[in-house]
Amino acid sequence: MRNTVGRMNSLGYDPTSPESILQFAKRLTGRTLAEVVDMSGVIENHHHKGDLGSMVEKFYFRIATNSLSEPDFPESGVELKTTGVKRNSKGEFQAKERLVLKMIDYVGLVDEQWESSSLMEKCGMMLLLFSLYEVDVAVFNRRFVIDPILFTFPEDDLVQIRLDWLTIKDKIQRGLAHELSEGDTYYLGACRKGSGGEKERLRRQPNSNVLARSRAFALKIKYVNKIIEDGALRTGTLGLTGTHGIVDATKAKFEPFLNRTVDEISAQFNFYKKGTNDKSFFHDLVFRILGSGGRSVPELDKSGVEVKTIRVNRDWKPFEAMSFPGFKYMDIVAEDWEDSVFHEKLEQKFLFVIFRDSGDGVLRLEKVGYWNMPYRDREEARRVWEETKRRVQLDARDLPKSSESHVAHVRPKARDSRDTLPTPQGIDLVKKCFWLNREYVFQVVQDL
DNA sequence: GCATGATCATGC
DNA sequence: GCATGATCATGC
Repeated sequence: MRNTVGRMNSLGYDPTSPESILQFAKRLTGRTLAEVVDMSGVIENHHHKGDLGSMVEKFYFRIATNSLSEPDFPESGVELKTTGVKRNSKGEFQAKERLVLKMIDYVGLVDEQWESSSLMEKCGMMLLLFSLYEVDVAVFNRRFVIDPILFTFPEDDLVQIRLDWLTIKDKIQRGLAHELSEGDTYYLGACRKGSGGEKERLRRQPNSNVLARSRAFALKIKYVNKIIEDGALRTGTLGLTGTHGIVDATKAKFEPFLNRTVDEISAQFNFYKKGTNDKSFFHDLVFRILGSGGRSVPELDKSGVEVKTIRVNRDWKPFEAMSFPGFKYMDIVAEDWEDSVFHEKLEQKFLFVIFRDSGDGVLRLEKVGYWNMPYRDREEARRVWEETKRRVQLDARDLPKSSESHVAHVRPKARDSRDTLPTPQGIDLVKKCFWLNREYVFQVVQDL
């Protein structure tokens, strides 16, 4: 470490040095706050989510708590953030939720410039601490299970974050703060903040008399996952630069292949259908177009964009409905909509790639577009999900059909009919998943 | 022709 | 071994 001894405070870190603050934070790894400092007598409000962050600031770093536009360590420009992690099915740590950066001040934001934005002033450099989320465990008893990260945004990510910031600002400027949605943007989202209940205080917004829910700038959960996976973030592969963000970069990748036949594209990449039943061929071919050898592009992973290929006929009518990940009967009855995979997927953005058969049996790449589900349709999907949950409890053999909703239905998704899961009725039934109706996808494709 | 049930190749 | 991203098959 550099010679900063002269500036060390009595606790043993130098508040003017980000590196020193990081080293001091690393002493927390593997421990809980209560194991490191005396937390006896501090039991109030232990269910309050934001509390661990302010407790770490107050009891560990002994800095004054502030929620103003300055970073927590103003002399070094470091903002401290604690966030929850959980283990996924493979046992790896992943973000429990999005990382909230800063409340959005609707009135003040419209006068800000990106270069001097209060968001970047506060969160340009962040010290991230990760604690293992456990229900009913007081936050100061939650363990910091992985090393803290001193995080600054990679250059190419800032290209997109700036565009996201501008998108949010623009919507507010147009008096549409009440219509903000996380699906509007890619890395940086405007997430709902506050109870959401009756107590929630609605906020004034510029250029409209409609009151808006309070929202905060937040990094999408997928983005936080990448930070956890990589320790920091590798740069992407799409080539984001200047004002050329994810939308422009992907558009440029597809441009040379528009109106070309699948066979031509296939030949160009020397990437062919493996057999007559290679059902992921179109999807995998799209990733070749995007410059990936597999099924992953860093920028799309980080923004939670999901690539879906849709084959349509001459009239743009999809050949099939659109499937989503399978669910477990025994899980869904214990789950809330907000925590469900289907809900998570429908909040994300989709990159639809349309292959059209113009009548001669030859498929051509004809249209590409980003889409996220409008609020009212998500509410309808929610209704179908709730109805599914209800009927799984009642009789899992009878689940919502496509005739029961214009948006979604439930149908098998399994290896074969012997690929089953247990139900609350004690019988095993073939695995199923949620599907977006063919007719609904048809509407979406037309409006794209 | 559509809704619904059945199933496949692949990557991790 | 299983989830994923789909497509195939069949009966009405």
